[in-house]
Order: sequence, then structure tokens, then C-alpha cells
Amino acid sequence: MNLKKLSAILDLSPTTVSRALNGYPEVSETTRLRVVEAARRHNYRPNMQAKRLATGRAMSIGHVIPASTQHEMVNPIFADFLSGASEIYAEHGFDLHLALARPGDQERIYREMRAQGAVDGIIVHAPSMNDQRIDLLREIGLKFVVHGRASGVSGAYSWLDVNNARSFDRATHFLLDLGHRRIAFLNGLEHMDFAHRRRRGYETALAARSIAPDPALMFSQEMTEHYGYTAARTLLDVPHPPTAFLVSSIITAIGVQRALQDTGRRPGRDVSIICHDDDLSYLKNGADVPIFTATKSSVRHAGRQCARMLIAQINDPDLPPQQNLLEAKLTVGQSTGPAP
Amino acid sequence: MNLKKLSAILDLSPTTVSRALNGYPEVSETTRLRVVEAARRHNYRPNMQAKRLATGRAMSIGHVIPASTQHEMVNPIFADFLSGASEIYAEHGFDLHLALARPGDQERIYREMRAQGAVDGIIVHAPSMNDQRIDLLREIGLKFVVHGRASGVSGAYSWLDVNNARSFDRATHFLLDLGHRRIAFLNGLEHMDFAHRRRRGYETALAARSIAPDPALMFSQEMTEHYGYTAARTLLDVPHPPTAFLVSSIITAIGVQRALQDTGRRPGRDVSIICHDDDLSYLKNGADVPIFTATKSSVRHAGRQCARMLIAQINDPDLPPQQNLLEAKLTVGQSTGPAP
DNA sequence: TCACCTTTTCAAAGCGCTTTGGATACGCTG
DNA sequence: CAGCGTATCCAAAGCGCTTTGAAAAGGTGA
Repeated sequence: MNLKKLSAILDLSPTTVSRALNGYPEVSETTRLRVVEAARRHNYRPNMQAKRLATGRAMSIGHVIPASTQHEMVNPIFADFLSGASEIYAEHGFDLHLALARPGDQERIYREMRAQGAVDGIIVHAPSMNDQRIDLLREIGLKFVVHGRASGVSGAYSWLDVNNARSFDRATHFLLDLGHRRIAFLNGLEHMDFAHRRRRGYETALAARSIAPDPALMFSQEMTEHYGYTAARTLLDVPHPPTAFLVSSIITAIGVQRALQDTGRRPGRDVSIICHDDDLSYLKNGADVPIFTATKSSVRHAGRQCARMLIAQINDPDLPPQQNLLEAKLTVGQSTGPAP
Repeated sequence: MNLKKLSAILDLSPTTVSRALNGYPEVSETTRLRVVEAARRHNYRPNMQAKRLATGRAMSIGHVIPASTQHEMVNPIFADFLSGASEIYAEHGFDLHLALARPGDQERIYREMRAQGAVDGIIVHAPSMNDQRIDLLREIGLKFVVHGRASGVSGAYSWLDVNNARSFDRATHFLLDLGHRRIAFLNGLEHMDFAHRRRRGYETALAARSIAPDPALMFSQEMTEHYGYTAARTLLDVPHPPTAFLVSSIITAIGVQRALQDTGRRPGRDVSIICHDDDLSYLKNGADVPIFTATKSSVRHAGRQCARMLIAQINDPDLPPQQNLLEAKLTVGQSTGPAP
């Protein structure tokens, strides 16, 4: 069933049927109802490809997800982020176009999406410091919203970020207040912007108490469980082991917890753990009582917000870039306690 | 830059340019080279919407991911599955069209994808028993490959599945061989087909040793960490607690492990854990020595295979349905040991 | 050289929709 | 009743590509 056939059935022109269906005013209410009813009865769905071609709008939003070289890791937060974003897309009739890209492919993919007219805009995931993608996207004129920010990139652009520096500053202060002085920091890869900011938060808090950061306590890797485990095992095996861990991801924190278990330590009593919690649907930080004391910020909510921002940009090309800085909640769980 | 402009520049007809670019034989090799070179130089990319409309092929594959009602959980394996599939799509020039669907929306989404011509085929995720989607897809004539199978659905269709029954049969035997008799079973939701098969494997193994399955030891929920924790806490608190846990997911197994830790038990010595491991990129089961004894099957590999199967179906409409049954590997880790 | 076949190119018709620029009919004013 | 504005509808062009059918060019053998 297509427009032509439907309009033939109705004995109307395709023009009128199209207008009736799309809610234009220059069609009488009686015909509109007749058209809508017939469309429903004949199960008519406009062909999207044709619509896209005619309108020049793809009604589709691209997500280019970096597939890291190391470990071939796919960031576990994407599933929840996408879930949040797609909720909003569905409400506005947008499709979600997903591409996983090797580092070298990124630029090519963006350029192709633009040239092919495959998407109306994209979400930039996992920005690194001085991320070149932002300039690229501005250059080729593709609308975008960054999930995160990119230090070192000048000029305004739309982004949504968690206040990572502040979160980790607060988390560190929380541990310091409990008497911890040797606080290990298991960060993500520090060329990533969020990791850079987290480190700044950590160091700011230490500086506020005049504690010199000890490089031996600071790690930076992809945030896997295994990373947490090995780093913690290493750290707990030295003469003056840390009494607390500040960890960039709940998954890594689970690894730390396992290391504690294997070495007969109890979290919260012998060693404290505080981590960032993206509130992943399949990895909730406990039900009533949180397992981990954590800085919490829902990545699904971030997905929803980014989607809204991008759609607003698409619908109003003159809209200036928007920024949105979210504050994480510090929730106290069972994994922290006074320094022994 | 579009076809018309490019052909004007080349002083050729759009027909010829199109054919040259798409590798048709009725164009001389010299002109083809001239065209290809000019396309490259002017950075020409055919508009996908137009191409799709003209050819009737969407060059796009749909993934409809059920977003469960309970917990709003997004299955953590999707990220890796999609990563595998998209690798193959990229090789063959297909796009990935992602939709997250509430249970009630599923049918509507499939019908729309079909009617709108938005995709050439789809991957069916997370099939339940007697899954109605398979009949629906056959009815509306949309090509598909099921990741998993659907017991109770008659007729042939394409699927790729892990031999879940056999995996869990073997895993259970492994525990039985170690002397365990009270083996708790933390399964996924049992309306899901894979969970149903896993239970069958578990019960088959018990039956082979003439052990009556104890309903008090069997749980069925969404496979979260929290589920593992609470179920294990409950089970360990009864008069005759199980000496071993058979767990459907590594994430749930982590919860079990935490329960052991909280109650002062050591995995592998006091209580054994065996689980299924989808080989998730961000949750590797240890590096050299596996943490958990596990039945392992890479979901990323499954994604790649499903993608290949579907593309084959799309390229050759006469291809009969294909089936692919993968065997999981049973890898021995540190979480199992003889029954105390 | 001509007739005939093959190679190479093109004009034009679609794909299914939107949108521009009328046309037609109707009601109102003066 | 002419004149005008408004409401309602339509024909046709266009989005950027593919593809059919035909024409032009080139090559071959008698």
C-alpha cells in the first residue's frame, strides 16, 4: 500500500492525502478524517526512504561508538545510554543509526554519514582531550551533541556532562574525612576527558589537605573488572598499602572487592572503596543499602537528555549550542568506613 | 556533490556515471577510471536515501531489543553482540538500525519496519518460548535470524544458538563429579527459551545420577548482580545449604560471590560456583586463570555469525533457513572444588 | 563498401513521497 | 451582480538515484 494507491481508493490526489496525513491546514476536517480512517484500514505506512528523500531529513540519529583497540572493549555503559536515548527518539519519530568504529575509521564514518545524508545529527561518545571530532563535525556541518566534554577544544558546542571533577573531589574529601591518607586512585584511561577531570578532582582534594599525590597509588587503564583486581592486588602487596580506593567504575570496583576477598580483607572495615556508579540497569549498586559508597549519575538519564538536546538542535537550526552539567549524587554504602 | 553535478563535470550522463561507480560491465574501463577518479577527487558519496528508494533495498539491518518491563533492564550482552554484528555489517555496507522496544511495542515495530521498508532484515533477540515474533515475521515476509531458538514454534527458520541444554548438563555433571549433591540453580527468567533449555540440562544431569531436583534450590529471575546476591544469601541461610551454585550469568555469579564473602565463605573451597560466561569484553572471566569455572561462549562471535547468516539470506532470497548450534567451552577456574 | 553485431553511451521513466503554484468553488462585501 | 478573499483541492515538478530501452559509435567479415 502506498500513497498513490491510497489516494486512488479515496478518489483524491496524492497531494491531499499527504497533507491530510501530515496535518497540514489546507484540507477540510471531513476529508482528513476520511483519509486517516482509510489509511488505518488499509494499514498504510509512508515509505520512509521516499519521505526522507523528499524532505531531505533523515529522521535518524547516528551514534558512533568507538571500539577501543585494546581488549576490543565495548564500553558497558553504551547499552544503557542508548536505551535512554532511544526512548526519546521513539517519541519524536527518529531512528537510531548505530556504528561501531575503530579509531582510524571515525573520521571516515562521520564524513560518510554527512555526505550520504544518512543522519540528521549525531551523538559524540567518549570524547578524549582535544578531541578532533568536534572540529571535524563543525567543519562538515553535522549537528551533534557530545556526551562529555573535550578539554582543549575551543569554541562553543553542545554537550552534556557529569561534573566529574567535583564528584571526585567530593569522593576524595569523603575518604579524607574518614581519616584515610593513602588513597589509591584507579582511574580510566587518562586521555579520555572524563578521566582527566576525575584526576583533577582527586588531586584538588588532596591538595586542599596538603597531601602530596603519590604516583605509586595512581593507575589509569580501561575500566574492566580485571583491572580492578590486578591493580588492587599489586597495591595491597606493598609495604604501606593504601587504606582506601577511589575507583572510576563500579565494574572495576568489583574487581577491587574481589582482590580484598582473596587477601582476606573486608571492604568498609579493612579497606574502603568508593567508586563512580553509572546506575547501569544490570549492575545496580545494591537495592536498599548500596554495596558501594559511590558518586552516582544515571547514564540512561544522560542518554535521554542528550537525545532531547540534539532533537532540539535539529528542529531549530538557529538554536545556539546548549550545555548541561549534571551533578552526581554521593550515596553512602557499605564499602567505606574510618581508616583503620 | 551529487550524481547530476558529477556527471555534468565529467560530461557524461548520470546513467554512465552510476554504472561506472557500481561496477556494471557496460562501461569502458577508461571511462570507469575517469569516473572513479573524479568521484574521489570531488568527494562524491551517493545519497543513501535516494539509492535506497531507487533500489528498494534498505541496506540496513534492524535490531529490536526488548527492554524488559521489570527493572527496565537492558541486557548487558547486547553491547558485545552488536559490536560483533556491526563488524560484519561494515564489511558488507549495511547499516545498523537499532530499536529498543517495550514488550507491547514489538509487533508494531516489526510491522512498521516492514511497511516502511526501513530494513532488509532483522535479528531477533532474546526469544522466549513459543515466541510469537517468528510467526509474525514469516507472515509479513521480513527476513530474520534468531539469536537463540524458540521451543514450541513449528517450521524451519534461521537461528544461531548455544547448546544451552548440553552446557548446563555438563556443568552440573562437573559439580556432581566433585561430590556436590545440593546444587543451587540460579537461572534466568524461564519464559526465555535459553533459560528453559538450561533448566533441562540441569535436570537431565541430576536425573542421570538419580537426584531429585529440589525446588527450594531453584531460582528464576533477571540476571542481575543483585539477584545473585540475594538468592545466595537466602540459600546459605537455610538448614541444609547448597554446596554449589550453577549460575546463568557471570554478573549474577559476581553477586553470589559477594554473598559468600559477606558470610565468610570462600568460593571454590566452602562453596563452588559455576556459571555461564558470554565472554563480555568488559567483564572477562579473569586473564590467565579464570575466576569462575564456566561454560563459555562468545556473544560477540555469535553476533558476527548471525550477521553473516542474515546477509546471506538477504543476498539470496531462495536460500533455505540456516541453523547453527554452537557448543560452549567448559573452562575450569578457581571457583569450584570438591564438596566439603 | 555495406550489412550486421558488439560495445559504449544516453534519454527518460521510475522509486514514493513532499511541495509549489495554480485552479475551482464558495461566501461575502459593496 | 461584479469583485475579492478564503477554503479546498489538484497537477506537476522535484528529491537523487537506478534501470529500461534505444541510439550512437565502433568493429567485423564478406
